Amino acid sequence: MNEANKYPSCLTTKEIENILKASGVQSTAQRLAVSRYVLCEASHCTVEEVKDWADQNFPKISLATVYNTLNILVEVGLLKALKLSHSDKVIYDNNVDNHYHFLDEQTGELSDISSDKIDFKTSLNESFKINSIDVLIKGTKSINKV
Amino acid sequence: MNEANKYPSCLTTKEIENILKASGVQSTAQRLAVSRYVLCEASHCTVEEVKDWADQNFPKISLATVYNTLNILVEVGLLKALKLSHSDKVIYDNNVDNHYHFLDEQTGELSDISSDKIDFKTSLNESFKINSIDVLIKGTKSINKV
DNA sequence: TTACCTGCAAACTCTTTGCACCGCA
DNA sequence: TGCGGTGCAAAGAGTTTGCAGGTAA
Repeated sequence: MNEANKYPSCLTTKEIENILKASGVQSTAQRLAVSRYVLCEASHCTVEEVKDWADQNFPKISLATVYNTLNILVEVGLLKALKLSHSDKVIYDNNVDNHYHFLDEQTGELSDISSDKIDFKTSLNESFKINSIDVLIKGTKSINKV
Repeated sequence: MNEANKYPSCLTTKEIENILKASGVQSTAQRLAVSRYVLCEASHCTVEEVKDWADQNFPKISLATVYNTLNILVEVGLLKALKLSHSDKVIYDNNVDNHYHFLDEQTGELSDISSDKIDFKTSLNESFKINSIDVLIKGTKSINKV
């Protein structure tokens, strides 16, 4: 996590390239760099963070290309775009499985909560057909436990 | 509990004035008009809707005053400001009790879900201190039942 | 009278778009 | 060569702010 400015070790450039190709996304140097960062290194990042990282780790990229790339990754299902109530910025989540979120209101840190950590029983009547459920738990996380 | 914040639509100007006064908000003609609309008539409205309503029902009000008034009502706890993932606009909710929301993705209609309709068990460890929980259920509501 | 509210327009933030240029298939 | 990706700047949406003038206590 402190290595944030380095290329992540989880996936090679070649692997990222294959992932993009499998999703029908044409590879370019900019897209590879952005994808590698958001898919491996950053779990919940904003456009601004991607741009800042890219400015330090990539020869040249425009903000429009960052937006464009992230939007494409969302479209093909490699990322989820979150709009949470505490911020006006979109947060990109590389966990595309069904899960919930916890926001530490003191630090601003956002963490994933596995969907099996919440037991959810609704007694809505049958006229409600549920497609998805967004849950954001706000609070604080004490220091003694990660 | 649902009755606590459900101002009857017959609420008089005088009553609104008293509510504002009780919250330490100075009454003006604009504030009374906006407050009456959002506290009585509209359950989930946007700034735009308030402005449109006011333009038709009030001699003159600026957009800035609408924003200002709604922000004040949120500050004093008479309204809740919601930012939901399907829209960039803030939605003002006159139900300030703890409750959840259901979004009909076909109609865009937002409805309240009483907190007792959802049984919520989290098995987060003790390092998580929960202050509040936002829940947005997305789906569709069938027509045969309101 | 004094403090505060209002209206207007400009500013601000985040995101998208239009367009010329460039690179890769 | 041609399609489409990139960069830049401008535009756009939603919201806030600065300020001059007006209004209520």
